[in-house]
Amino acid sequence: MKENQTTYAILGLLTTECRTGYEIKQLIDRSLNHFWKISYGQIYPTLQKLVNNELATVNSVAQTDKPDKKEYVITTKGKEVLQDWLREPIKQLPSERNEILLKLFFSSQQEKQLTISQLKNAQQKLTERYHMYCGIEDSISNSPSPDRTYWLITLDYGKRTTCASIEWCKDTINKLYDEEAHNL
Amino acid sequence: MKENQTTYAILGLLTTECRTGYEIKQLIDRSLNHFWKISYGQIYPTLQKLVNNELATVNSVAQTDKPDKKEYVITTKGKEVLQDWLREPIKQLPSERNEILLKLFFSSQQEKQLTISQLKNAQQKLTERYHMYCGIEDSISNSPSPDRTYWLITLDYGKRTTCASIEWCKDTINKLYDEEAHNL
DNA sequence: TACTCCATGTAACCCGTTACATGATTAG
DNA sequence: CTAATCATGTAACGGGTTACATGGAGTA
Repeated sequence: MKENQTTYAILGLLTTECRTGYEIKQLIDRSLNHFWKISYGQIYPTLQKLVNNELATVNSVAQTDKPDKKEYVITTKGKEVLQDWLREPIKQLPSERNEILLKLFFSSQQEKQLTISQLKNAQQKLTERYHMYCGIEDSISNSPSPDRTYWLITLDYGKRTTCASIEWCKDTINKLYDEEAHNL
Repeated sequence: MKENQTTYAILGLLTTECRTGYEIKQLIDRSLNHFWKISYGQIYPTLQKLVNNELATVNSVAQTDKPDKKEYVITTKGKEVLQDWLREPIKQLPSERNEILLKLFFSSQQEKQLTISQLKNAQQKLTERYHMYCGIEDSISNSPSPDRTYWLITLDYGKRTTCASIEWCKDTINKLYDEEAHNL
């Protein structure tokens, strides 16, 4: 059986309080979203796959006040597989596609003023993101989950790299302004 | 015509000295790789697409000392399309999938010592990456391209965020050590 | 009545990587 | 002779998003 990392993400989420595909999606959107987005189109088939490979079990639960649901529980084998994966050294560092950098790479093709507004826009978006992280941080801090410590560490990462990006925006904007002034 | 960002990347590269698919691939590997990787499987079909949409023209060039090649030249329409795209506000901030954070998110499932070695490994890989950036920086600094200034700015971004990540690794490792010591 | 939340699922499509296929020229 | 560099391409596959389909229960 070959599993991609998203499979492990979903397997890992079964070690939290999450029991259903719906709950998994909610937790992802609340706490994992900043470094691993997953859509329903992956969640439900993957849960099925986990059951097929005996890494989890399902059972349907009838509810009176809400639609019925399927509860998934990680098996002993599932936990072992998860731990094996956790122990494996990381294969690749994040190397994301970065739209801002791509545009900047070709910015000699446009006026400096336009590049500067582009950067200001990016800086603003980054600042919003920073505040969002602070919000998520608060909500996790108030949750009683035993994973809380580690979850906060992932947020710390997001905050720090975002901070660095914002600083870079600021400095780059100033640099371009200086060059502009120098040419006049 | 709907174009994805990779199409614009290749269109943009036609504004540099690059004229052939092969040269484009080389420049990507040397200078763009840290934020936008592109494989031959995309380059050649995309070049064809650019020609079909009249954003570039081709002509075959016979060479005696080397295999024949196809030279692509960006058209006026192509430059306009590129500039329109450059002017458009960025749609999304980078939100990469991060393997380190994913593992860390579930690290309450394993011993702290294992998590610490995972982080040390990550820190080392990040440090290597930092040195690689410095290397690319040197090679770009010595190139006479008019795009040099902007290319260096993209590298500055890489260096800064990598630095922030390394700091985060260090601090996190220390934090986990402290917790470990506290429990003993 | 309409909207939101709960809940599960699939099919079409897009994007991108990998592996394969081909072949000329030059240097060791 | 062999490896490396130059050079172009495609087919298969995998992963992921989006849109669609369905439908109950509660609330404004």
